[in-house]
Amino acid sequence: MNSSPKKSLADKLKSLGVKVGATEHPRPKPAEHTPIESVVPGDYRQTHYGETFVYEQRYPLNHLHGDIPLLPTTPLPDLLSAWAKDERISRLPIEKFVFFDTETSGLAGGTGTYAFMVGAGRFEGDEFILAQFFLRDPSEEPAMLEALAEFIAPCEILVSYNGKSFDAPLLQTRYRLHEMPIPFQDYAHLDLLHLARRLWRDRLTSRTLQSIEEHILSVGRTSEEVPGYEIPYLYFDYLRDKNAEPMKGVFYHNEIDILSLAALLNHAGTILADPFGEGVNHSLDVIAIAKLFEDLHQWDEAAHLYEHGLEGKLPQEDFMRAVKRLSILQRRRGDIEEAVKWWGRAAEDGHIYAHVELAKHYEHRTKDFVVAKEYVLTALEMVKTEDFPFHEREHWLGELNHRLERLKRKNKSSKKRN
DNA sequence: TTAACGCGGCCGTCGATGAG
DNA sequence: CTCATCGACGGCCGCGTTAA
Repeated sequence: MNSSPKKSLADKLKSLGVKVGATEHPRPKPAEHTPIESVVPGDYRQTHYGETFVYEQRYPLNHLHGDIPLLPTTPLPDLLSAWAKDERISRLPIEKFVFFDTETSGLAGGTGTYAFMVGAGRFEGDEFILAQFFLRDPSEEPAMLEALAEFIAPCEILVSYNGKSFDAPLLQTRYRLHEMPIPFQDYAHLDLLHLARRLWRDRLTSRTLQSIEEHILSVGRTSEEVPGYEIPYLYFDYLRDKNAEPMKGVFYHNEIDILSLAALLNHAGTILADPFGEGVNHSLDVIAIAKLFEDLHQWDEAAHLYEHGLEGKLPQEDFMRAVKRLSILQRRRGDIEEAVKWWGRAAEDGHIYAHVELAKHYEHRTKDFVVAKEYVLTALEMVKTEDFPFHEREHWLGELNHRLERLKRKNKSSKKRN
């Protein structure tokens, strides 16, 4: 064999592909001190509490986020402010809205959690200004809070995603802790999470902001994206070794969240302002909007929307739920004929409540006791089948038998009279 | 005339669910 | 010991109708 007797042990190992010696290993990194300004092109802002880091970006008003422009194309409808219970939402111009989102040291509430980054966006002139405030060190918190207060000062309306239960209370706690005035104290607060739930609860399996982006706004996040649950750890790592490099992904995550808030408000405003229009592509969305009108006592509009939605394609379960709501709505509106029509449709489908409603109708309104009894008997048949849910059966049996007894009496006495 | 009944509005409760 | 909000649901109450 050719193996040379002169080769050192290290050489032999090397030729076998084994790495030997300290110099072959990646150097254990000493603190790199990559500062934040070499990661994102931000600058520093002076406050009464010292300086704070802020990264400001400006977008033109026609900037598209996914499919949707940032600037609302239509005025926000009264329906939206009625739902959010604050007139300012449909009255004030878009410049009065501030879209905000925090990145925090964790999800747990209480005083232990703080925001190390706050992103805020607002319209000014022909631009959308996005400002991202960042704590190079937790001691800069008062300075950041003051800079944030200054940024949102021209506004009167907060727009957030779950900010009512998370971001706003958290920031409030931090302002109080530093004995600073709370800058959004008497602002209106439009929390788009709850609107998204109402609009897409049945169409999407998840209503996280990311899911809304993907399925409603057609926004794709790039490889820069970091998952939300990693964010606190990334920040703790930064605090330990002062390498800001991983913060780039956090800035990106926060930026997309803010842009999505603006785009989502625009989209929601558009479909609520014109629910019959082309912007509404899914019958499930029409039904959801109908429900919104119904809850806000706009019954005529709600009825038209239910009918419009029921014309389209719907999963059977959602179709029947909408039929139930529409039939009860029509009864409330006094359109008994329409109500009876939809109860008939639901009764065909074996829904007990529809049989009960029809029995009520024929007993009390048209006095047709024979027909009423028919519906009660049919319903009793269905309830008595063995695959009928046990707890429901008991409830309906009581109700139906009660009706049946009364109808028997009424039948007798009306026969006597004849 | 009255007692019983059915209806519908209202309110409290419960379980889910997003936020990092 | 998060918390705002929603839909579904059940109980309660006041009103109008009707059988006796």
